[in-house]
Amino acid sequence: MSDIFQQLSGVQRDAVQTTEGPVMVLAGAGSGKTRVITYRIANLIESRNAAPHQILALTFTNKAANEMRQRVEQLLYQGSTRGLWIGTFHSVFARILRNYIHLIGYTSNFSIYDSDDSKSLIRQVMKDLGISTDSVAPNTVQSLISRAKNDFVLPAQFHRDAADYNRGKAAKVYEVYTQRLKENNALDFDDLLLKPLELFREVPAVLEQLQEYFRYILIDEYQDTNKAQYLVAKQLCARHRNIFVVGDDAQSIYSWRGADISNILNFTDDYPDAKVFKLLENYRSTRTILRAANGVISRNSRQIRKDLVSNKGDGEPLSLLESFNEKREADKVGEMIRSLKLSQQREYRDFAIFYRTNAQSRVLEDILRMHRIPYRIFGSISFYKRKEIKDAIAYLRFIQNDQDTESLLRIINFPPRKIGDKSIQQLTEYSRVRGTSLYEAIKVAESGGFQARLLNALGAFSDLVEKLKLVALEGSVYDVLNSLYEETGLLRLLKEENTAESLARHENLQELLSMAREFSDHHQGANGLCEFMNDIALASDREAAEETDNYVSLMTVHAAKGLEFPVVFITGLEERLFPLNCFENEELEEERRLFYVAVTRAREKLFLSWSKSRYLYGQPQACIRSMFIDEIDSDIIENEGGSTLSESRVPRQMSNGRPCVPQVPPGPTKRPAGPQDGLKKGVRVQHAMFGPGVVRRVQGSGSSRKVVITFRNSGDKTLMVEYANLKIMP
DNA sequence: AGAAATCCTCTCCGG
DNA sequence: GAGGATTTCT
Repeated sequence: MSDIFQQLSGVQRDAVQTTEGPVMVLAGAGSGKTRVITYRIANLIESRNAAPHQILALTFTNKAANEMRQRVEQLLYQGSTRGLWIGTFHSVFARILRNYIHLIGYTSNFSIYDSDDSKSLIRQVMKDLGISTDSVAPNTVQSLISRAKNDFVLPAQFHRDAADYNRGKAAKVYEVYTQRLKENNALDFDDLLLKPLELFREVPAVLEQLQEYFRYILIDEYQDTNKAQYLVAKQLCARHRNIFVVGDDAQSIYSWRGADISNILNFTDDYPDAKVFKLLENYRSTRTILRAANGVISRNSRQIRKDLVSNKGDGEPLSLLESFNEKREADKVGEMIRSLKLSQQREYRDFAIFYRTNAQSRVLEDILRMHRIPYRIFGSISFYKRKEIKDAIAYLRFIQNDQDTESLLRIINFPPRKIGDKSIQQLTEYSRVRGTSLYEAIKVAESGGFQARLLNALGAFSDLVEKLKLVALEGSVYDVLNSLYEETGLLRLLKEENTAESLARHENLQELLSMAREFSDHHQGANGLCEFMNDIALASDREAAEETDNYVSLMTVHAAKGLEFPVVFITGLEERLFPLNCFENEELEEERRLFYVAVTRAREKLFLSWSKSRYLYGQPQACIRSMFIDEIDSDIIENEGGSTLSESRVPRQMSNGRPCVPQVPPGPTKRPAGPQDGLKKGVRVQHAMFGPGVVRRVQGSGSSRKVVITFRNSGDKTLMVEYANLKIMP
């Protein structure tokens, strides 16, 4: 181990060796953050300061957790991390809750709802409360509730604070939604962070036990923690006070899910005796790439100023790719990968292609396939979000937890078994009257005076469920899933349908089965199904068995955090895409941090790519190139002709009739608020010809955005926002 | 009851 | 250009 320390810089070594007391490491991009965490864990284990199970390491992605565990094993020996608590906040606390949740009125076989499940439950609740989805969008309600949970605001408090119409409605929904979750014995993602706090408050003995148990706590990406995570960590470390956090304020990109930068900024207020280390030396990127990164991030006003220093050479300039449309863009990227592979003897694994939104991956995928370039998409439309997989999982969930009415509703008539909406309504009513779960009601439906035909169908269904429950009791996850397919005919039906789509679904179900088999081979134990469901609910991406590990990586910029690649393409660098529509300066600053993250992933070569037109919502849209491109010194960017931008400066592309600013003044760039930004239903406007009116609806976006307006004097008109030159009246 | 067709909205990032 | 809700057809 002492030899291993030789591989660390002085500051890194100090951070690793300061094992006792609170420590914060401010780690710039590429400064060896992961290295510090893994060495620290290895050191704690090796020096016998702590047994692996006394160490709790929290990350934000499963990928990061797996990687860290592997690296510690490499540093020490195979099996050295046995017992080590390492994982995402969500997965670690799901595990802990399985042990203790009975103390706060749930049972340990609780279901975990993903955001789609929770959205449909919210819809349901809104319906029951008679809140029209026209007056408040379920999405809005969902995000308000989620945000409240992340901020550790419970329904009663939320209700008191509800200041506007939306919040007032959301408060009601929040209350009933919470109740329904409990009736279903289910937790949503946010509950995985919230319930531990409730548990600690209501049963302090559990907290004390865990405080004693976890002697060392490490948290990665601390700048992305929200209030609930902050509180959990703070409480858990209160006994031993060995809390070690690593983060970088410049890479904070999750404020939309409640991440609070002040957690990292105020760390030393909570722990005045904390040791703080700063890692500013970058071991990853060329000096040119860092110059670009520093130049961009320095335009943000809210930040801890720090310039990263490279210990590498200048390297190549950045390259700008300009394309006619997104297909051509993908083509250029493909061609470039081809040519660099030949001219520089690169491997496919050296390349990564980033994009702002998942929707952009499709074109890239198609084109790479045409070019016969092997690729892998990370965290795309998850395997687990596919309909057939969700159906199978709903069955598994329900077998495990028959209070889970959401799952029950999903499977009760799938595959079709003659239990239609009407019947379900009646049964629901029946269960309400009896004060039982829906499934209880189904089991005693004989005494409910239902039609014989329905009773038959219900009997067959509950027989099926009970049979599968028995299998679950005795057998492995694999056995359960196997008999599930067998008994329901899920696989058979898809095969018989024999369309390309149904066969693909068939294959997905087979894939799930082989995952279950693999899981069953490794986990022999009574709680197999629970653990399998845990893994599945919290996995963002499936770890597919790879035939080869030599492929181009495709992912969103968010997914790229923490990773690095020799050659990086950032695509879709257009206004309103990257940066995405943002109306406030704070949002723009977050987009800029996101861009900073993207830039700093590159080790040797960075391509910036934008397209003059792109399909959005099914229609081609003219695009303006991203302001971020202009925030980089033009003399380190080369265009396709080989000259730098500063040499070949020509008036910028005009599109949308909006002239582009050729050179951006230094200092924070402000986004001009478009004249059409405040347009929405109910807003009063003034038109040069038609006079005053009220917006009825807004449709489309970008340059095809239209509004329907009722004018006082001329009635309803549909106008193109772009040309209408509307004035918004107060 | 259930499949098929149609209309509609909403459109980011993820555990 | 997908998913949900709603309507229409068998």
